[in-house]
Amino acid sequence: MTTARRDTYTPETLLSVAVRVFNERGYDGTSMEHLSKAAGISKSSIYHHVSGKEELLRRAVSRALDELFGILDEEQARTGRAVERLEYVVRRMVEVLIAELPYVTLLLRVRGNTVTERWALERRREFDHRVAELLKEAAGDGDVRADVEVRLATRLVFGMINSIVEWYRPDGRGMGAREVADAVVQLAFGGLRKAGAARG
Amino acid sequence: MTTARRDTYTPETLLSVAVRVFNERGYDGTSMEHLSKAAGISKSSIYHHVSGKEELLRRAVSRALDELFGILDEEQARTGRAVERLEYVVRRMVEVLIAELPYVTLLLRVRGNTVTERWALERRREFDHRVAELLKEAAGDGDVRADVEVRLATRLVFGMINSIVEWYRPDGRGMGAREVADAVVQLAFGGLRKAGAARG
DNA sequence: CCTTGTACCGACCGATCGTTCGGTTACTCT
DNA sequence: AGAGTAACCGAACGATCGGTCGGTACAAGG
Repeated sequence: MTTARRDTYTPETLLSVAVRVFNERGYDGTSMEHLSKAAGISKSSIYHHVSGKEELLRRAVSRALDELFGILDEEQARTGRAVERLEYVVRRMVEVLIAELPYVTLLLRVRGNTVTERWALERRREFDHRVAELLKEAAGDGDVRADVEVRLATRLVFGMINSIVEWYRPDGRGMGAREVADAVVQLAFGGLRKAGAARG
Repeated sequence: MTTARRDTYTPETLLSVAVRVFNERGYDGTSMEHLSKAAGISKSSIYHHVSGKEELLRRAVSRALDELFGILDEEQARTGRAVERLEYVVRRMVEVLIAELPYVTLLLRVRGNTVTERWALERRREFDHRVAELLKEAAGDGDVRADVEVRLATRLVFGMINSIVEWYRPDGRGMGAREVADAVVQLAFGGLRKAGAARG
């Protein structure tokens, strides 16, 4: 609920303020009054730039979804051995999560109360499904363990990746996207236990 | 927003209805009117059983937190090699998450808008810290990989575990807590990649 | 029969919700 | 100079918010 000032607003610059507040207070917990205070303009002025609260949400989750689906179109996500493509997608997901942190954060928190939220949930499921197919293919190649169900493994790896939005903060001297992506790939593919000490 | 009926309500039975609705619509997105419809009694009658909306939240997150902290007091979480205690705690966390699914779900979605929510966040951080110490100890024993920071690894494993509330549904013929716990332990400690195919 | 207490209710409270409306200011284009 | 427009504002809209109030129905206990 800090107060910001800009020369003049565009829908995009207003969106960046709104998304920050949405993430701090939750979408439902944020009133247009909160947004106007944070943006430094009056409540009614917000309607000069966007049609309403829900448009802000729609723009935000669209941006996040576009970036995520974009990963699947990249060269290294489309060619090569499935397990390598999967590793690439996991790494890129982490990078996109961090590059578009507030937008992806908002996307991952939608509950489904409005049409916009339900649409976002559906597109998320579609993305998850695409990645699950990649893992399934890698399992078919014999490159990933067969003793954990593909669907379950996908969900758990997604859980690991998506949790980044709950703690990552880009404050200067912290770690970068690359380091986090390395850690996620090493943990997701290699596990916690020291290499060579297999059991269970 | 289905309509339920009970003989008469106690704070506890009312809580179970409220928590269900909170999880469906989000805490902020749930009005007392929503709760009254779901409980099948009038809005004012709710105040006969509890002091208000926030008490329902407080009761719910307290229950979840008590169960989680209870894990750390159990015999197998206190004695033995650190890596074994850690594995036990991870397994029990999954079991508690599933046994108390709606309550833990609500706990994990708290944002910090009210005093109750901030208190819940603080206790969560304390629990996370206790588990992080366990992982640190296991790293000191040389039982877990040293190439991923302890703090980061803790967060990622928590992310994997906590994500269960986003997809697990206890519908009859699905998998049980035991199976999910097995999968989490295998993935968290052993990773996706087939044993013996180490790299990176 | 009468009191007491539990479980509940409809009507209502002031506050706040997302949104609309009728302006005003200031800059650009001709 | 005058017209047009982008950016903004305060005041107010009906709806809904969490919560309060004075009451009723009813069962139990004496």
